Amino acid sequence: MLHRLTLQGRSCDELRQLASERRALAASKDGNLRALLLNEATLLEFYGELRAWMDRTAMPPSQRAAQAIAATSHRSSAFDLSPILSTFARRMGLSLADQRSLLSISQARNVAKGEMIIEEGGSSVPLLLLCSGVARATRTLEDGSQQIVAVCLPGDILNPGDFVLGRSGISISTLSSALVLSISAPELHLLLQQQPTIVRGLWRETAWRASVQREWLIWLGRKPAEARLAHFLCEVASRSLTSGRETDDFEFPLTQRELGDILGLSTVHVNRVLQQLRNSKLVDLSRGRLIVRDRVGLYQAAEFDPTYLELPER
Amino acid sequence: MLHRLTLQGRSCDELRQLASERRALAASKDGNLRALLLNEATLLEFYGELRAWMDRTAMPPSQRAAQAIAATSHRSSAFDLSPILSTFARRMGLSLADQRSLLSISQARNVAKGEMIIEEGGSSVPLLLLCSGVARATRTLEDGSQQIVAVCLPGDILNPGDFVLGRSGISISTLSSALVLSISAPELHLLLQQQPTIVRGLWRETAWRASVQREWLIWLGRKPAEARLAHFLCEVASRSLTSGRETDDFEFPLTQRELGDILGLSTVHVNRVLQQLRNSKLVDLSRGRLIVRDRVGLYQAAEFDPTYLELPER
DNA sequence: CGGCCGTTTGAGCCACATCAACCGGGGTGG
DNA sequence: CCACCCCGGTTGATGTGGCTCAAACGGCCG
Repeated sequence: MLHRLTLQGRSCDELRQLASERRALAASKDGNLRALLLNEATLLEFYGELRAWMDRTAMPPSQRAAQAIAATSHRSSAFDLSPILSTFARRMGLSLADQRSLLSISQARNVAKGEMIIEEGGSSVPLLLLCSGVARATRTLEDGSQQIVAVCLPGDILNPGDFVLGRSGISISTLSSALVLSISAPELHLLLQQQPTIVRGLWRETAWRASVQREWLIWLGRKPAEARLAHFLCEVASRSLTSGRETDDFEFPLTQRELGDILGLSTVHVNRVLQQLRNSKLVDLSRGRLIVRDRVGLYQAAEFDPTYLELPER
Repeated sequence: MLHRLTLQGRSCDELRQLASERRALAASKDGNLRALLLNEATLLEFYGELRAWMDRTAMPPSQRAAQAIAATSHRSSAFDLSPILSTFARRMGLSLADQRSLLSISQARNVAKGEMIIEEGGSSVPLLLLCSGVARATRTLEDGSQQIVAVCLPGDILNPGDFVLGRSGISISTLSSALVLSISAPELHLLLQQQPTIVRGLWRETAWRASVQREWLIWLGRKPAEARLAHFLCEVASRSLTSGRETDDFEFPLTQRELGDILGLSTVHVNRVLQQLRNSKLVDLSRGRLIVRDRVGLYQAAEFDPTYLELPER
């Protein structure tokens, strides 16, 4: 009943128009049909965004990303390009031309919640950019316990160091449905030869990630459970803010088990500490939403200083 | 009674000759005089090394490093260039020309044991290469406790990410007397513009460091004290091996307090765990030496897999 | 010789783990 | 439509790894 849309050749406005039609239609339905319609709408919006951005930066629109999206069509997640672009510009310090080149050779791919994106130990892995959704990098130990070593938000590069190391030391999987852009290693290699300035951007992103990891190391080694959790929440809230929204209310699809795997704690203990934070009116965390009630108090409890997340302008 | 030597313009062999004369002389003395003579000898040897290496790679010898060394003259530590060169070639994948350029603009500096090299929060920090000795990167928390987030061995870059981030997020100090080469940020900036291939080498080193940190994260989060300690010792032993020597007997100038600050444990507990490892005949650690008695057993106790330390050839 | 630093040992305690049970909601199959 | 289940969250009881406090020991240096 839903015929496949042709995306190519449509103008940005046309695409937005189509998207809002889908949304309107969705409002009158429910269940799976509604979900499908909404998904199509977000895809259309994504393509519209991409198109608009490429027009803005005066480039003949690349069909690659669009094609890939048309192919994987159903099941996508809410989306816009701004987190990725903001990372390109602010954190990696890339020129518009470099941003454009990266996007133009990237393939888009929808990933379902809980799906594995790359396996530990793989070699010649593509560079992966997270457009929407949340992902984690995990190591599983022999006894079955897990440690999450990174949480990626929209705009983050999932594996910034893998390309130079020539392998991935860790598995990455999604915590929500997500849209991922991927650039194959050979193609990236070529691009970096043509535009060597991009190398420095990737280096910067790798270093940024390392400095985030360093903070994790510090609280894992030296802080008690409550401060650990508070610090992690501060980090997530702070990173979410800089990548867009302005509220103190975030989507936060982590279970308590996953929080435990981040903080090196048991699920039970995470639960108790979470209640302490709730009771002291610092944060509220339930049903996949994180609400910061007292930002200053939370920062204090965590000894959180956000400067490590910021980069000086170049 | 010891006149200052002129170093410039001497050939490599001449320098080595002078060094061995000093050593011979030292044998007949003792106390401070002997120490001074030995120090001069090691400096002469260093300069000879540098000279030899530059001759080998067909470059007009840069006077910079040599001058700096002559200036700081007294108090140096045993030294050779091979660890740094091995890192340049193997871990960073630099061409001979790139290696030469880096060395030629670096300033050498002797650092005493326990001395601070860079303070947390500084900006525009130089790139620092550790030639000899051991160093650590530390964060001190408000309550006075410390967490060591990295241990650097000869050949390591102390702060691979700082240059792109434009600041140092951490303080670095020595654990033994050390020889450090430093390259100021502006000069490095210039060099990277002329020889952009070096950027990728630094990116690689940054990524390598991040993957070491990741392992720390994993044992801090999920492993009990004994496995943590074992894993750390494995890492150090493994890294020491690849950067030169062939024995299972290493210089290891860490106190139990410092081990605790690495592993997130108290001194007392480090002591007890260390005894467990001793009793099970895996390692022996005393008086600044680490002796691996049963490498295989130690690897098993730690679930240690050294692949994360190695890099595939390019 | 005394003082200092690093190591060692013991006693008691607490943060956090483990085990086990129950709750509540959303999805599924009959 | 209900019954069921499964998963995530919550709660309690109990165990323990690692901490803290305190004191003694041994080597090194002035």
